[in-house]
Amino acid sequence: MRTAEQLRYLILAAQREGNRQLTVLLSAIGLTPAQSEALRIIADHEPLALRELGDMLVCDTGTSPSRIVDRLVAAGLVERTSSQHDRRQVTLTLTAAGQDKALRVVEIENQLYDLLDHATAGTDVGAFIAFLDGFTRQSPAGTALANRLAAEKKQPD
Amino acid sequence: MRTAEQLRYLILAAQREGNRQLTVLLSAIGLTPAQSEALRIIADHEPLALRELGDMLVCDTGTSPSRIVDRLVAAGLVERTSSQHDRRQVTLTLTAAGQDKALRVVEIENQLYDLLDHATAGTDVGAFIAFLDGFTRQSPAGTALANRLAAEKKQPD
DNA sequence: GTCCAATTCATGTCGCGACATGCATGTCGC
DNA sequence: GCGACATGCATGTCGCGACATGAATTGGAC
Repeated sequence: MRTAEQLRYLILAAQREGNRQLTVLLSAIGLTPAQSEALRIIADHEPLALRELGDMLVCDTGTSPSRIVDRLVAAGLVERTSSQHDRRQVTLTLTAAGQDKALRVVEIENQLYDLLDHATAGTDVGAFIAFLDGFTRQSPAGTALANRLAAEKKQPD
Repeated sequence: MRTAEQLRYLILAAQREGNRQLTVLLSAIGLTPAQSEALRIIADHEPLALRELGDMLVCDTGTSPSRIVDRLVAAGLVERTSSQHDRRQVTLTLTAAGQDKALRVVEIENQLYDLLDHATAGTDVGAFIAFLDGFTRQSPAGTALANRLAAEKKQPD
């Protein structure tokens, strides 16, 4: 098997495994990984238009994350209100329950990152990040992550 | 943003981007990445039981890949025949069209791996592979990949 | 002002990917 | 033999994730 092929499948396997672990952790609060990502972004930047959310979502890089938001609204965590100065836009804000849930998501994410830190002990993570960053630059998902990092620097909300 | 969080999203973004590129390449022959993976495994090991295929699939680590095979059968690439010595099992073989398609998949995969080799030039890929291998060991997807590598060594078919 | 293109969002469709369930078949204890 | 259990597979359900389409709205060219 070519090294590149092995790398491809290992990245796929790692993504699946990380997602699986996060799914287990998040099931305690009734959210999925995709939903938790959207919830965290809204929490960090509300009020937010649907398009702005889409620009920062690494998962779901499609047209707009309408349906993920649908489920957050159905769960009573997010409110959709049409924007005043541009009625095409939808403004997203968290309900009280949504803000509470977002705090729990942060705790769970930190659990996962503690596990990941443990798994990466003794590895040159910086080199890995640099490579992945180069590979995903210009791609939709990579751009979304770059947008999040840029927003984090500018407005620590 | 924690380093672990950035790593998590970069792995997600890299998987998405690689899948996107492969999807584009494979669309020329009317297959999806998941279908091409299954087709390649069947080509390398036919005749094969559905469970054996499932044990080597990095994608779709669920109970059994019935539905992916459904589509390959519908496309006229694979034949399902019930096994003789164990009528619970289904034996998978390629049709002539399937064998032809598998050759085209190999060509397309090699295109992708050439691109990947170019992207990894000057990088210590071995270190990444070692880390990812450790992280995915024991996970369903990681086990599937290990099974493929083991089968490759034993029977170069 | 009026048309035209662009923007924003919702929705339909398809193929996964994970889980649970149910059926048919095989195997083992006795 | 037979009954309990395990195995192999198909199928239903849910939530994505990518794509295409269409409606509402906006802003600019003229």
